[in-house]
Amino acid sequence: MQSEAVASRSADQRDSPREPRNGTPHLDAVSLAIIQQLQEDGRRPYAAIGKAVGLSEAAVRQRVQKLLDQGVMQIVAVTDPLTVGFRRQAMVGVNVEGDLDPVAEALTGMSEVEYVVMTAGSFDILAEIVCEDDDHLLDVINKRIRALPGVRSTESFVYLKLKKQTYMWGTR
Amino acid sequence: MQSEAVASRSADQRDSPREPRNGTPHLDAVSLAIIQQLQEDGRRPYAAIGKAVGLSEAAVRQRVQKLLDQGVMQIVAVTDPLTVGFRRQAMVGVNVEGDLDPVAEALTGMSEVEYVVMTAGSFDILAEIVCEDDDHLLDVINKRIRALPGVRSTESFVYLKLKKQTYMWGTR
DNA sequence: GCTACCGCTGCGAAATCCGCAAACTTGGGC
DNA sequence: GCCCAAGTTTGCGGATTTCGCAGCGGTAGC
Repeated sequence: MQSEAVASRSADQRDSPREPRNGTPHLDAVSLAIIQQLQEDGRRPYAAIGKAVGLSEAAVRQRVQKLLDQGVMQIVAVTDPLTVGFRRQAMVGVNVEGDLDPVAEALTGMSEVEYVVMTAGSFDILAEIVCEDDDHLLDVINKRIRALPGVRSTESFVYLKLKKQTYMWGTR
Repeated sequence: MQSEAVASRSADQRDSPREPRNGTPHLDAVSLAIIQQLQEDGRRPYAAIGKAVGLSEAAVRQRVQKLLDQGVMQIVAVTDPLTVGFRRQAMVGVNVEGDLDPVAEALTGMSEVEYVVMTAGSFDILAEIVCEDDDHLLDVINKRIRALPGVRSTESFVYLKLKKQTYMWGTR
């Protein structure tokens, strides 16, 4: 669970007819509004959310539970890693020879890798790395990522200062 | 609040002697363990957290409240934007002429910009953009970001597939 | 019309959250 | 060594929230 993308949590509902395998599980305006409420405060009581979106407490509770089960959203604590003792972060752009998937999977399996996305542009994959110090960062990039079969080249961007980090899409 | 980095929320405690302006507000092992619990489930009851970390319910509650007030952590719902109707995302690398700060501030102020970080490497700033469609994305990059004074050049990486997104640092 | 399914509501019981006062710990100052 | 002050933790009672469940209404299929 912890090494999986947010959009694919529960395996049991995977091939249910309601989820068309590639598309959106159809979120109506009310569910969006619920998500928006929880993006402002993940611990807001169901009754308060219900009042805001025009639904009863029990209905909100059921919809939230379904959103969590479907993996559409997670309710979690987020921190600035620099504050929590991880002193080196970097974005790594990766160029791959051949199929991207094995490389992306390998990156996904590394605990220091926080974020993996396949992209169009001069990098094939972008990966965000969170490390404790320079040695650790060097080890991950130089010894583990660049050693992966299929990796043609990498380019690193060491983080100097995090300026913004929000989870507010839908709020505009 | 929504356009501010996670590490600088409450203004009232800003220049308290305990926070040395640039450093970590000293998180001990117990607070780390609490954060870790809430990274697994942001709605976990205080009593359960207390049992896990060896503290009373009330003590956990106070520490969580302090962590939130200090801006060390946030408890929020996170989603895969693609699931919630934002169909185009991109990472934009920016090169700046002169001072980075004004550009970073301008980016921070844009609601479509989700994430801003200053970096060392061939980009000065990395910014993640969340948009509804291609037109919207083009507008943000071409008309708004590239028009900022000081921006020398940009390079875009359109997201094709999000493979991993976790908030589990500390869990290893 | 009937049935099965799905989501919403209302409600009572159980669990959780919250505020507060007392006890405990820590770190000086003298 | 003693004592004070500040910061934490604990325990507890009351308010609030969560939880499970039965009932109701709408909809699709037959």
